[in-house]
Amino acid sequence: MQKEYILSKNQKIIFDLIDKSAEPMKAYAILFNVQKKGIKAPLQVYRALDKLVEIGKIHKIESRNAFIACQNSSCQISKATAFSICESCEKVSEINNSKLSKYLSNFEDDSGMRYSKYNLEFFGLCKKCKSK
Amino acid sequence: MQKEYILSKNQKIIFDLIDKSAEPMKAYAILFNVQKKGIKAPLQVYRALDKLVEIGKIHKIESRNAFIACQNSSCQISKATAFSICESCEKVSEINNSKLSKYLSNFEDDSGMRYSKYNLEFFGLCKKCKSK
DNA sequence: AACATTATGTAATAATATAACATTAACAAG
DNA sequence: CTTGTTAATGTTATATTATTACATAATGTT
Ligand SMILES: [Zn+2]
Ligand SMILES: [Zn+2]
Ligand SMILES: [Zn+2]
Ligand SMILES: [Zn+2]
Repeated sequence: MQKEYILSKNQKIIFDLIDKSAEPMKAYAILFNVQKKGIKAPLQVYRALDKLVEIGKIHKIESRNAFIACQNSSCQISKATAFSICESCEKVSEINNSKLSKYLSNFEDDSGMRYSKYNLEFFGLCKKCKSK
Repeated sequence: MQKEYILSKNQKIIFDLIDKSAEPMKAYAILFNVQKKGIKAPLQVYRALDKLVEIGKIHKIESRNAFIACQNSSCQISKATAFSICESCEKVSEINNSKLSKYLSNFEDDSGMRYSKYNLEFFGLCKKCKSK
């Protein structure tokens, strides 16, 4: 389970916006949306985003430079993330598959490196887009 | 095996630079390095990078906005990539593990989406940094 | 030669992210 | 309740990453 964490004012404003959004949101789209609430500068957005990522409430989709709310209440605080991304409509979903996460969390290669964290992004066409 | 592909002048200059580099290179570091060879503008770099990524000679490390040469001659042309990244010294290696790539290439979740491509980035401490 | 495709050159600008510094809020210890 | 500490905020400026738009040249095909 995710640890409860009391969000600050800016963090809450920005989390609520991302959480309500159907798609991943970009930092400057967020900024534009929250300007009426008094958040005026990029840095205010990025600071809240950093914190929200750190505590696992949101994740960054690296290939898109965009952020989505964690859709997975049992997510290991941003340490192990997997997403499916439709290359046509850009729909993104967080993958919650215990076999996959177990497999990746236990993965070891021959480098002797032990991994404390991973991020996986799958690309393809979603059902809707495939049938077009 | 990777299909042979004749690189253009700019593509070759930029590929050679990345290929010789021990670490992933960022676009503007590349630009700085190739200015003496007549490549003056960011766009010239980005165009070459795009093509090199497309044909699988290099890969983008999304979490770092940086590029490395493919270290894996049997790599499925950028469709299936996995990397290990040391969070201390930033050393990056391409993982070449057939079990892993088979597992991920065949992965299906319950969304009905079939994936044509993936990118996986593992994070941790490399041997050297762990022993410090 | 005519056409299509790919690559290049150049300037301007857009989009993403951080540095530096000053101030304020929240919280715990004494 | 006040002192010290940490986390969060506000603000300006700037750094970094990436693309648009348009013109030209090289390459490959029929
Ligand atoms: Zn999650
Ligand atoms: Zn789709
Ligand atoms: Zn490769
Ligand atoms: Zn290291």
